[in-house]
Amino acid sequence: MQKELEKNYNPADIETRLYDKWMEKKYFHAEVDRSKKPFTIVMPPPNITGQLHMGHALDNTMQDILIRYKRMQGYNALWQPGTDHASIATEVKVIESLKEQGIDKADLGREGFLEKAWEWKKEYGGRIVKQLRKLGSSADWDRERFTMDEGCSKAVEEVFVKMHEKGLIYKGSRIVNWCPVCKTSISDAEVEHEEQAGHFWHINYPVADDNGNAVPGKFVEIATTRPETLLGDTAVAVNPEDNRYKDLIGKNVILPLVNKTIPVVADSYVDMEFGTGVVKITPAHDPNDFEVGKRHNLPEINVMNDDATINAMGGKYEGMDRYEARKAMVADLEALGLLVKVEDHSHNVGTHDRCHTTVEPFIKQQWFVKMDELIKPAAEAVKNGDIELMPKSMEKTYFNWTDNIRDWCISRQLWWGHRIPAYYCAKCGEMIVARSSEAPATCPKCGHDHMEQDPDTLDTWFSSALWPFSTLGWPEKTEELDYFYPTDVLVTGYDIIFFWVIRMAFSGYEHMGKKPFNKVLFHGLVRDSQGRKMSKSLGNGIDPLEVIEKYGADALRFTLITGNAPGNDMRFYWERVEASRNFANKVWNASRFIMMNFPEDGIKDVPVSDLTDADKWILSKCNQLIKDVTENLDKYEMGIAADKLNSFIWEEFCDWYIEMVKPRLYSEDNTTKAAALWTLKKVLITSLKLLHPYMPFVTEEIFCTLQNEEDSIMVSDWPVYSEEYNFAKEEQAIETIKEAVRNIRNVRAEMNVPPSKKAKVYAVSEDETVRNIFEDGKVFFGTLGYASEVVVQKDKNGIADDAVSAVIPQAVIYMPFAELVDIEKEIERLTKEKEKLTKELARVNGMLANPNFVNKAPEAKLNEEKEKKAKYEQMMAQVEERLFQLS
RNA sequence: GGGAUCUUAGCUCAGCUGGGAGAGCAUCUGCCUUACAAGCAGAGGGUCACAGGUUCGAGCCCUGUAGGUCCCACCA
Repeated sequence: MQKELEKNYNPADIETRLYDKWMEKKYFHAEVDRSKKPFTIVMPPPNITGQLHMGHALDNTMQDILIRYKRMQGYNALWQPGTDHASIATEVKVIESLKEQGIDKADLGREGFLEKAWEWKKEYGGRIVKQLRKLGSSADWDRERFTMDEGCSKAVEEVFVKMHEKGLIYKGSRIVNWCPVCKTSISDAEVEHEEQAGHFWHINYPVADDNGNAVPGKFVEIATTRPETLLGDTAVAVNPEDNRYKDLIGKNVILPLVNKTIPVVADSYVDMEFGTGVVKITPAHDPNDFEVGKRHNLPEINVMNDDATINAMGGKYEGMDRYEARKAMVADLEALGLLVKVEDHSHNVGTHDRCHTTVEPFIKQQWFVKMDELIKPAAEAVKNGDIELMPKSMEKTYFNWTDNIRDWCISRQLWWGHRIPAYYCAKCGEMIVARSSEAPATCPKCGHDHMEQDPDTLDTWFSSALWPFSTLGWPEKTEELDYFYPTDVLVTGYDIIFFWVIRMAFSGYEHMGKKPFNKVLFHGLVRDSQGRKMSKSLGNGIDPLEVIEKYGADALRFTLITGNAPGNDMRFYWERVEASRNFANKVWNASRFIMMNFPEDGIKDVPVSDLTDADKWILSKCNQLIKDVTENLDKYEMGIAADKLNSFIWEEFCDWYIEMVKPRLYSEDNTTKAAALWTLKKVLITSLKLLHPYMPFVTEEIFCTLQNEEDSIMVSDWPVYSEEYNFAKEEQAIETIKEAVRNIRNVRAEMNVPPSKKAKVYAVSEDETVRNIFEDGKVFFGTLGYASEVVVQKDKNGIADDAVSAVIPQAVIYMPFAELVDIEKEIERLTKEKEKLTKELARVNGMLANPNFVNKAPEAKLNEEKEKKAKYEQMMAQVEERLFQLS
């Protein structure tokens, strides 16, 4: 007895039940199996601080579609999941939550703080993973990893030590980007440039004589956007070619407010055209000045504390915030008469991408990764196609990064993260870099027994860069690594090309000697309906969980994957989710209808000879669909395949085939009935399988009900194209019928024949197949708008001359309702048709008359055009004849 | 300042290597026809931003203009 489905698809309870079943049956789990080909995707690890947002939903939907597809194709599909410790984000969250409890981070101390952080991770770290499951993600949760778990930490340590040995990691004093609020250094990539309105302060520096006294009335005018850094000036610079200032080179000027002399140096860095042509040089607080300072051996005077207040070097300004100091100093300069003028000036200011604090360049001892050699194989890989970026346009962004890369500052002044494996002797300061298992107890140089580990931790991306192999067990030599690495495709947003993709690429080559992935598939951002980024501050974010609750995960997935080209941003509309939900419901109801008609003793196989043209038509269409969808998925064109599935299932299968087949289901003729049922079931199951990667839940529920067993569609075989079901002739015949039917409907509508009234339709066709299809009763009233009666004849015998007609390629349809016809309207319609045909014929004739086209075009194309020409000419003759009759 | 990218129906967007302008939503008309009104059958609606060029033929290729978006960048 066939089980039944409810009237409307209601995803809520079904989804949880099915997901539990899949988990229980371990369908997501992959083990090394040398008899099967692997297909591997590593999931970009979401932050443990994160909440599921549309970006995750899109990213995971794409990966799940690919994994489910490959799994059904028989690959050993591994989707490796995990989470990221997100050093700075988590540290901020933990500090916040401690604050609420009245606890200060500093009071806890490092150990105490880390304890609290792990507690926080335990409580909230799994939240995002649970949310990902709601999407239907078929990741191998048994293999879930965490960037700070034992294995990943070991990988980090191994990489650090090895790269240090090779000289690829070094410690040095450099200008770094310092965030005064987070009190840590950040990498170049974490700096966002914002256009801000500021000022240009023009300040006179008095020129000094040889004794260091001001020469009355002689000044050099400098212009600056950050007057407070004046305290750290150790020179002013001019261009050596600049005639205005040539005589000053080598002389001194007096630094106002500080009242000390500083030299005038010549450096080609100075742009003569910009500002006054004189630049104040503050090596400790500006990356360019730092370089100039190095060239001229200038002292580096740091004038700020870690929170960007002025330090003891700042004299009377000590303790002031950088902006207060700026105000005070400008006022003092004005009082001294040294402030020449203030101009409005808009300039780009570096801010921290996390807290949007203006970054202060600082000289600091930090750890760096030397990039110039490391980046080469990663850049080369994309150039020579070893790694393929999709869409291809992303290559430009990629090269933009690889070509301009600078050393990567990897140390962070934070506690939550991988601590740098460097140890210092408290006595002599000797530094040892070593794995924690080999951490030195005594100083190898002086023998002192007090060794202290570097307090800094590593940039969170340092561990993410190792993700494709650290999750598979590296640095151990595991079976998994050997079998699943390199991974097949990485799916991620274009916004982290630099943060993550490039760093994984060079890490893979450096540590594994192999690329980490064959392909990278980029997607864009999900924006709100007005095209704005979804953000907490705007409050315009849409919670994917809310969407799932209202419309189901399948509807959300389908929405996210359709209606946009790869790599482009997309806008989120509730209307689109509704449309997707409607599609799921359509599938549900079509299935319901088919099942309602199943006989108690089940569906029997039928010989091909029993199949009608309509059956062969839909089987042939379905066969083609298998080919198309498979090809599209192989090319990662998931949206295109989804559109094809939608239009096949909805339009071809539901609106045409099921309607055509209905009378046969109620007929007494068991042969035609059995053939119809068999075809319905076959096409339905194929469609469900093809749709399953997109809509896992609804397809599984129907599949299980249909099969009436414990099976799962997710481990069933992917459909395969077969020549056996290629019925070109029948396909063409039914397409003709469809066009005929559409014309009949149109003519009926034009004549205002109400649906309840029967219209007798005559069709004339010289094509025997067409006549047979109608006369054998293979097309029924349901297809025609109900209540039409069709008579197809070979010629016009018995058809009134003034009947309405509609032209289709292989038949002329007449409707004998002459008294209702507006002849003028009909002539107008035919004239329009004639114009269209004339245009078409002109185009085709033009092409065929062109020797360039005839000689160069592929043969298939040429034949196609020739066929079109013949078809158009025939149609033209019919239209002209009809026009002649009417006039 | 450098670079990328976009401009196609009322809205959101497809349109592959040049060869008949498409989808979804919205609008309008007629239908509760026993799978589905979360539905069915139809209809209207586009100088493909603008100006040149290449070509037998351009939404697509080239040049320029205008506008939008994004990324990069040390011009004090």
